[in-house]
Amino acid sequence: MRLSKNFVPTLKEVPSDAVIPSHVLMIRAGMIRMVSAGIYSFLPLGYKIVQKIIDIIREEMNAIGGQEFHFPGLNPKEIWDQTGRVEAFGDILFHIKNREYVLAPTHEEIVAFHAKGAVTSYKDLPQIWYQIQTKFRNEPRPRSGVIRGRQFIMKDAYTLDKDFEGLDYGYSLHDQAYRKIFDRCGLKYFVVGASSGAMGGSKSEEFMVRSDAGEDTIAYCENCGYAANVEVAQSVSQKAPRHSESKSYYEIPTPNVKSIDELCAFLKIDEHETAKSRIYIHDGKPVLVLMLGNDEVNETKLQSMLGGQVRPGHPEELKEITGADAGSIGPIGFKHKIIADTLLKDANNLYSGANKNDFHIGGIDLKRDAPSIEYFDLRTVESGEKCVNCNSNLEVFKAIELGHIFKLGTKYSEALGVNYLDVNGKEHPIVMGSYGIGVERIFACFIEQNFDEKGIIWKKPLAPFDIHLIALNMKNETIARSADQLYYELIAEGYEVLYDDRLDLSAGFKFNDADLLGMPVQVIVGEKNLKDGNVEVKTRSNHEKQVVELSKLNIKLKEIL
RNA sequence: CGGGGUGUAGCGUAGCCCGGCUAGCGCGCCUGGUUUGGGACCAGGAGGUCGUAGGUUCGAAUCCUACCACCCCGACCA
Repeated sequence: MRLSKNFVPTLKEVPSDAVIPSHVLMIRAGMIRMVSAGIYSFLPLGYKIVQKIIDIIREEMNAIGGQEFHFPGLNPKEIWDQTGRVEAFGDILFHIKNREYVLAPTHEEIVAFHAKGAVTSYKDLPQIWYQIQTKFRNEPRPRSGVIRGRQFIMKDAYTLDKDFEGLDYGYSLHDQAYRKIFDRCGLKYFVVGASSGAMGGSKSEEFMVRSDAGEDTIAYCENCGYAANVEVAQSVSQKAPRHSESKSYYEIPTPNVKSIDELCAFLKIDEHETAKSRIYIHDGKPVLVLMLGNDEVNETKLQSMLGGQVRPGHPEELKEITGADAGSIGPIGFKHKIIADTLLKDANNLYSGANKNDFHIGGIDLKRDAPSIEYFDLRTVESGEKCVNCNSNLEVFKAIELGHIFKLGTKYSEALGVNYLDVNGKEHPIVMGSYGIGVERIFACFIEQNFDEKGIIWKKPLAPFDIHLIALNMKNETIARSADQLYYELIAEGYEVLYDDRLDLSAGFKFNDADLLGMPVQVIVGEKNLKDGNVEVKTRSNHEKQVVELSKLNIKLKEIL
């Protein structure tokens, strides 16, 4: 592809709206342009990368027996009503104004629609159906460029099986395929066991890439590979001690002491001797949640433990319920339900709020003073705590979700009546799994992991071109002729070549563009080397430059690529 | 939806507080010439409803009101 004739609008300056490196570089390299918030066009160079990613995904999906479909983006609303997902998606689902259609954010309904009445015998099963298409979600806040958009390309696959054993197998096929896909794309990723949530017993795994731009927070053990979303992650942490002698409790004046840190400083005690109180409202009733020291309440854990709706109490409510403001609340004299984190189990000689502003209570024995208290794992894991599997240090960081594989079960087949007949002529709902990959996220994550101050550093699998051929002075006829010839020869050798044949640009300009676009190898044709029959070969990843005889160029390229 | 911020030429921005603008600068673009191994130089040139609407004023990019768009933080995230 000749740069002189193709649309690759590179930018020297950093676009003001872009924040994360991949977003900045995708715009600067002329790969994407924003049309509206969360809505992007892929320019030719960027679309070439999208195609490469899709090709890899398609190959691996076909390799496990996947059959590619093309589903409509426009869906009748009715079918979404039947599964109750118009309500479940809420504002995330785009609605068409002048007809009863919605824009599909995913395609379980359509898959079930096609399976219904058509996949009717156990002999028809299993099936793996997939598509690689645009999805629509009315994200309240699109961000990070192409990573969270209102319109995005997703590969989603669905397995149809006669039973859960079949589902297990289909799931494991996808697990393997996903690892191959992300490996081939050259990504550093890890796999997180996600919560089974409301699906109960079903398994779900997320493929994640570590990134500050991520929207999930992950606890990860480098030693044994334990990885979990902090919403469900567990750790080994020091318990509050139970002393042999239990003091009786007593009130302490603590003027202006609000936080645990202030309390510890004021009383010269350790935070392991304190219990922090948080008030939550659960189904309209107050619940006191006691945490050890400065531990944070994990609201996801709390919610799944209590069930129903949970929210933190408002400041006015706290006063009304406890008689004190936040910072002086505690278990002694609290009249409603109390639950506590397991680290506090049976602890004594504790300090906590007195439910009276500017007072705390010491000498609390939870076993004695709050006997009806129940204990649960309610804390949020923090960096440096110990892994529950191997006792190594856990690290907590942000990550981007690239893919998710999920055992759906019979939720959709039951809702839509998608049944098959078994050997005995008995009817059963088809068992489904669903498996997604964000195509743009692979694109963006690769860049997040492979760039330097000059630009992107592609590796061969996703690189839009293998070679960036640079002719330094196209007005010099010898150079122009040699570079043209080289261009055709390299293509004939089977390389994908981006050819900078622009007439007026200075050498530095071309070099910088080449570094920005980031093809794995640059071949530079300039007067200096060409007069001796040489060209320069630069490897983008390590900036290594070598002068190579034209006759030996092909051998050199094979070495690098 | 809450908090903060920004909107001026294709991109990046100055001017806004304290009204006087015929709106400045850099990059890019066009023409001619010189240049060609790390974002060249000279000369000439095109390009703006100053986000939109309304208001205040002799006069508005500048002050006021509403709306819209975009960014960041938070909430939300199947």
